[in-house]
Amino acid sequence: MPSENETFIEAARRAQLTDCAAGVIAEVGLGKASMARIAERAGVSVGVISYHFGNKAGLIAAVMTDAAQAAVAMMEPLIVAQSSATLGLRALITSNLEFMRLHPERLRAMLEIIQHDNGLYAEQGAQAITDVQKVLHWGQQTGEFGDFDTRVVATSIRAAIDAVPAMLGHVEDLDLTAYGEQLADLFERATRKETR
Amino acid sequence: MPSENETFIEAARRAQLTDCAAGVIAEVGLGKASMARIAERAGVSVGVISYHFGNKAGLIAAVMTDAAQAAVAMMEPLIVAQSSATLGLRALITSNLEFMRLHPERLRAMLEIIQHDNGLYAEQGAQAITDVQKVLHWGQQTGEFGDFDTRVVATSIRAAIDAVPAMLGHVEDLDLTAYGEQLADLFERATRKETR
Amino acid sequence: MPSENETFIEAARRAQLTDCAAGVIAEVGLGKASMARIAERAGVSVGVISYHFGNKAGLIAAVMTDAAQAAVAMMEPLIVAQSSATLGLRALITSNLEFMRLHPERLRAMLEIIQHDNGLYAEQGAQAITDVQKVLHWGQQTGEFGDFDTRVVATSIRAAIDAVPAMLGHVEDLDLTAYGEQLADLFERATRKETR
Amino acid sequence: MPSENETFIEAARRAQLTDCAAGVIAEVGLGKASMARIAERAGVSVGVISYHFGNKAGLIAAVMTDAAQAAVAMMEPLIVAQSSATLGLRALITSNLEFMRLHPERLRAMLEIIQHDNGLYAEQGAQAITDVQKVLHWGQQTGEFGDFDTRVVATSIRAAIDAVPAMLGHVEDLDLTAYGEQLADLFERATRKETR
DNA sequence: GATGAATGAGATTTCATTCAT
DNA sequence: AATGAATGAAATCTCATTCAT
Repeated sequence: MPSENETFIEAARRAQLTDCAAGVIAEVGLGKASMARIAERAGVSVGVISYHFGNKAGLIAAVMTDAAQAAVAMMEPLIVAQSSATLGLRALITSNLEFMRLHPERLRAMLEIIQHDNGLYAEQGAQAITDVQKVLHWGQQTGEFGDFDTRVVATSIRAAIDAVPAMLGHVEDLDLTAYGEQLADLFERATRKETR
Repeated sequence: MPSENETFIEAARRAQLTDCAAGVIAEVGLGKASMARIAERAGVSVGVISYHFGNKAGLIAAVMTDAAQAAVAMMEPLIVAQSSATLGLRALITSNLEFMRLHPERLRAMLEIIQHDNGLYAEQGAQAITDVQKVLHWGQQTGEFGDFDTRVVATSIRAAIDAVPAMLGHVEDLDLTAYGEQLADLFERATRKETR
Repeated sequence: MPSENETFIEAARRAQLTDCAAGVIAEVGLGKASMARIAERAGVSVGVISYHFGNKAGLIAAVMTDAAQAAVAMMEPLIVAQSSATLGLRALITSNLEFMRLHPERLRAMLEIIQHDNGLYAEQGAQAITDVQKVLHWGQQTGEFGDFDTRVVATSIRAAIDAVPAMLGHVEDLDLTAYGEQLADLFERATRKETR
Repeated sequence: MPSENETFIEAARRAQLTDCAAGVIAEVGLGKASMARIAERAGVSVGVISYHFGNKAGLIAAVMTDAAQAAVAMMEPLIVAQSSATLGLRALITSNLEFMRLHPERLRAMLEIIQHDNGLYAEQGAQAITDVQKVLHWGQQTGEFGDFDTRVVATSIRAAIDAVPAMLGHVEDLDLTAYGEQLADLFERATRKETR
């Protein structure tokens, strides 16, 4: 029996568990997401989670890592491929919403985790804001954007994007693509240099 | 002993407890805010809380009600007194930040509660968005504002405002008044009718 | 209702719990002495222990403190009242065995705790040896005792005394008073100055 | 594949595992010595231990047997070779300390096991005391030793010896050979017939 | 012979709630 | 009105043991 097979099984189990964990966290919130509930959804015993991830913190970290990697992998190429900061900012917003459409549970879980454990994952949240700031600086240097405080605007853009998942539970048939275009229009108006 | 005195003591006790609860929730988060911790800060026994509020949910509801009433009482007059929707939106944003400056604990507690119990206080969150939407409709009817989806913009405005308390823990010496002006400028650009 | 009464109830409960804990530890060993088992013997819920002692470590510490205080209170006056180091050493040994006879569970529990958590209560064990060393120094200065390494002899005396509780479970009708005399004789021969 | 080879491999595996188990037990105590920890130190899977020893109790028993056999093999010849009980007792003590110097982990593990499982290995402890008693009877019959209770003295000698390993963790550079001489002197004085 | 994934029991700890005084 | 002792449930973590491969 090849060791790759062993690793494959291991990886599959880990993926299954992080998926289930993300699902439960997205559904009931991090506070109510007990290991028993996650294990029950995965159809395994609670000990399995400790076995694979050490403890609950390890599982949470794995959920974060998975989601963050998937999000970056999808979004970053779309953003850097744009020919202007204006298009870059639009791509940042719409690709975020697109990721949300394809992986709603992962994203909700990620936000839950960031919002809850303010101490541990604060850096991840700060990094996400910094990423937005980079695009804003880009546009200010090319003259596309006006002269605003990038921290305030970047924080607001992230907040506006991150507010969407909370609506998914309440609003039926939310068109995320259309929502993304509206958001992109909104912040295009808010950031472009005012001609006069 | 007159019954008014009773009521007065009763009200004072309730106010003391909701204040302490808000303080603890703002400090350690709703998840770690145990009844014992709240009672300890208030210098009373845990039973007192159950006595006055029935159970923890009752206390949380009281914290929400108090904070929301205080916020509305401060902000609403400032908003409706404005002579234009543009100024009204600015007043909404800056008065929000002003409330945050004067009552940081109450506001943080309120946001914690809304974010945690997704099912229970969703209506309060929806109401807060609707309140913003009213101002936006006002501006669209007067022709001050452009033709955008008010739900998207209102949600973004609330999200941008509500993102601020989380920064208070990390950023030192955050000038909330200046931050409010920046936010108001941002959404003024984003909402005004585009002249061409 | 006077507060002393409250304190009295509290103290009585604490004493009951430390007694039960000492009993369980003496019976099944510290490793198997779960809080559930202790609570069961006390006829209370497990939460009561946490309520009174914070956590298991707090309970263990209380057991140690109680036993150590009782032991010192009984033994120290008997030792210092002696007119010579030879009689002092004998009093130290026999009063130890006497305490063992009157409080076998407390003593066994104390030894279990010292032997197990080598890190935490090592100082208590070291102190007990130092106490013996003091008597040995006393005798060396008066010329009653020979010129031996007091650390070796003190450690051996303590070990010989502390080995007794383990026998209580196996040997029936062990006469602790007679045992104490034998031990005292043994170490009197081992310590006295050799006259030739 | 010859069966002797099987047996040889089998024996080597068992020896490796008992050594690792003794090492872990000596280091962290029997309570914290989990199968996983022992398997990790041996560089094998946990299942191997169950395979070879049935269960944890079987492994512990093997550790005991190995250590006890090694101790007897080293000490017994040295004791019985002596020409007098006085020298025999000295040899018993010093060879014990010598074994401790050469195999500190095995001895610590053995003591840990005896102290913990009061019921199971009590006989081993009793046997060790009986072995000392034999030497004491020898000396009483030859007239070298006085007329004391051999059980009390034998228990004390064993306790004095067994107290040494606990010091190894706390005292730096403990000279076990010198300690052994001091101990031997101590119990020579305590046991010899008093001339008058 | 060996692996390591999985189980299930047991232990501690936290906490909202209840209730006699 | 208030106290605080007590309960019982829920959650996490550890670990010996089992078993399919």
